[in-house]
Amino acid sequence: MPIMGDRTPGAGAKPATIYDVAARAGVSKSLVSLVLQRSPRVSEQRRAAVLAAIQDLDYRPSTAAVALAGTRSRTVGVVLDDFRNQWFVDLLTGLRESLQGQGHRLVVADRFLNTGLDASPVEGFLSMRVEGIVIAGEPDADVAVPASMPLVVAGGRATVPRADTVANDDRTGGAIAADHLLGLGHTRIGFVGAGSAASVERRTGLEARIAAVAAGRVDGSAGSGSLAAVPTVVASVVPGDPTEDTGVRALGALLDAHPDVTAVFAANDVMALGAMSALAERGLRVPEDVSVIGYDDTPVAATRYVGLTSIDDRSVEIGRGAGERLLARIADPGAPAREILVEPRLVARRTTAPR
Amino acid sequence: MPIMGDRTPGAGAKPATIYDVAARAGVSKSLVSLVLQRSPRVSEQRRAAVLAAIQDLDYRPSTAAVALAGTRSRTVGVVLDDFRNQWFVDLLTGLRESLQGQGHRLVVADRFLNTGLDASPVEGFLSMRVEGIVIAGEPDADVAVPASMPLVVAGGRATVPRADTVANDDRTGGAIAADHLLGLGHTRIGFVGAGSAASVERRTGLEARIAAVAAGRVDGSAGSGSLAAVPTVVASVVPGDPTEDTGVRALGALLDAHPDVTAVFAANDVMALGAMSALAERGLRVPEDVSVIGYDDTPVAATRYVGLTSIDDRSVEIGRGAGERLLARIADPGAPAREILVEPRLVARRTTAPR
DNA sequence: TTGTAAGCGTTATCAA
DNA sequence: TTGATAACGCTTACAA
Repeated sequence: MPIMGDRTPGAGAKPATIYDVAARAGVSKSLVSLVLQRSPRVSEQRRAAVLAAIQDLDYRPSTAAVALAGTRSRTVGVVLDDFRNQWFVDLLTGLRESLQGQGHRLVVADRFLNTGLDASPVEGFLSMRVEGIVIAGEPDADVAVPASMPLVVAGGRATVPRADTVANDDRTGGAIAADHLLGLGHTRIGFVGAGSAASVERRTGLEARIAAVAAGRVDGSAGSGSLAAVPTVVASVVPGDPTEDTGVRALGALLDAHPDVTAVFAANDVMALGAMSALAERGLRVPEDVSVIGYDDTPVAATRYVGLTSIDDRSVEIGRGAGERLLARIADPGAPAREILVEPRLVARRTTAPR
Repeated sequence: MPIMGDRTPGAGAKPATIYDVAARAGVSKSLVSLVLQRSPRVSEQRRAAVLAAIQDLDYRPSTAAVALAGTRSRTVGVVLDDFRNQWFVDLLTGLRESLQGQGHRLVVADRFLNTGLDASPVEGFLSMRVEGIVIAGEPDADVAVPASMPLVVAGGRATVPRADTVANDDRTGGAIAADHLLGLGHTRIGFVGAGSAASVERRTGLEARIAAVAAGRVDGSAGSGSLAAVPTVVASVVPGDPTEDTGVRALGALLDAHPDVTAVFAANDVMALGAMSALAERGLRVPEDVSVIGYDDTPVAATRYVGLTSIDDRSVEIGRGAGERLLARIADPGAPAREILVEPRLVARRTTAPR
């Protein structure tokens, strides 16, 4: 039975306290506390005795007592919009890199984790006396974060002036998609999107880039040769959330109006998946007949089975940046809010091919 | 600026304490505590005064102080193997249903959430004085949970005798897959699996069922007609983790040895994805040439683009059951450990078709 | 280097 | 129904 290291003296007994340790080691509790904090001004002899006592008693400091007695909580709260959105995994990785290294504890909660006990995850964090809060994604309209609480919005737009923001540069991402498709020789390009702010930005980036190339201001052929025709974009945007179904509908509308598009840029990966379903249902092959590129570089896109070309929004970087901003904010609460954009990058896979 | 409900008196000031509330309401702090605990023996007048003071001061009880002074923590810890395994989302839903309703707080951590600060998530939970621990998935061999701590393993096999277990009935799942494929008229059935315990169980269930039908002990044709031939299974198991790549390799080996299989049961959805890639690469269509069924009913399977027929392991149920077992355990620490199996169910989609 | 003692913000136990 | 007052387990001056 591997997981059961049963060193607990009396099973069912109360956990040992710092008093127990002090008594067993024959020292005062302050000395134990110093050892716990790795203070250098403790004699080796005493330290060894304390450590031994800790071992023997299977002692573990009570986080509640530490938090209550200490001056700082060294804890930051992370509010996730929804555990189902996998991008938070990478975001957390980045947050850990920047925060845990500095001795900060991360507490994560999604919108429903402890409803009923706390009114909202933010309420819970405030009760825990966190030193800062990271909101991942678009912040809920109704969560109230006190002005004095250091706050950064990661991966969403700042609806709060005083909050720092670290987000993907959606417009640049759109331009990157444009360059990729133009570089492959496509000149009749479609966009399928929904009503989200990110979708709008990404479309804008795509269109601006293609317009620039069309106007001859930029070389659109990725450095070699020239395009067969002046490139054009047609957009199909349907209202609602950017879901797979939305992608199906948007692509249907696109193809009905413009059957001649040879490449499609979807506002995100799930919409791209929807677009690919719709294409398959119409008997069109990807990428032979139509190239498809998504956005976010989600795990599904990376599967061998799907192999979707996508724009990586670099969530790890966003997380790392958000952590760094938060630390800066905690150190200097008066600093002006900053908005940081992280450069996305192309991940080419099987769904895009030369025209 | 919607998220910023700035009622905090002095931005940057220390949070209000129970003393502040008592002073403002003109009562003792004990009375405030009683109001907080919704005690019925408080006069309406005082209660109103206290509530008003709480509002005015934006007071929130310190969880650290509550935990330290109180007798119970009312908190349970959930150890996730990896945030990338999406099945935890449903598991959490079930856990919330059974635990939060009973006033318990959920704290989740994956293996790396606070490494460096705590040695392991379990260590962290012990420091928090949680009342119980849920381990999601196969427990790590090296995490030590004291024998006195109520513990349930959800969705994995119990490596600890004293731990309760709530898991999917993999063997029945295999039988369900068999019935589905037989019912569609398939008689040459392949299995692709890896070295995991679940894979073994699922294969066993499949083979046992098909053997029973072949022996005439059971009607395998889903109630109508009879099979064209005596059904047979061939298995292709490759060592290692059940990943997409493993699925590719296993299917390759399967088809090399038995090109005539018309249906494949994969040990899980990602392996099924790998199998489908491999089939596509060999020019075989799904489901026209070969039917494919997976296991776990992951979000990818449910996408319209993939549309994978799968066995739903019913994670929500597992989570609910795990929560209930844990509560029972907390209430009666001496109760014998139980192992509960949750019945899986078929989710038919586009990747399986009649022979 | 080590010990003493005063908090930290609650709950809990008594009296009143 | 209310109010003192003692825990709760730790950190942190301040002394020694």
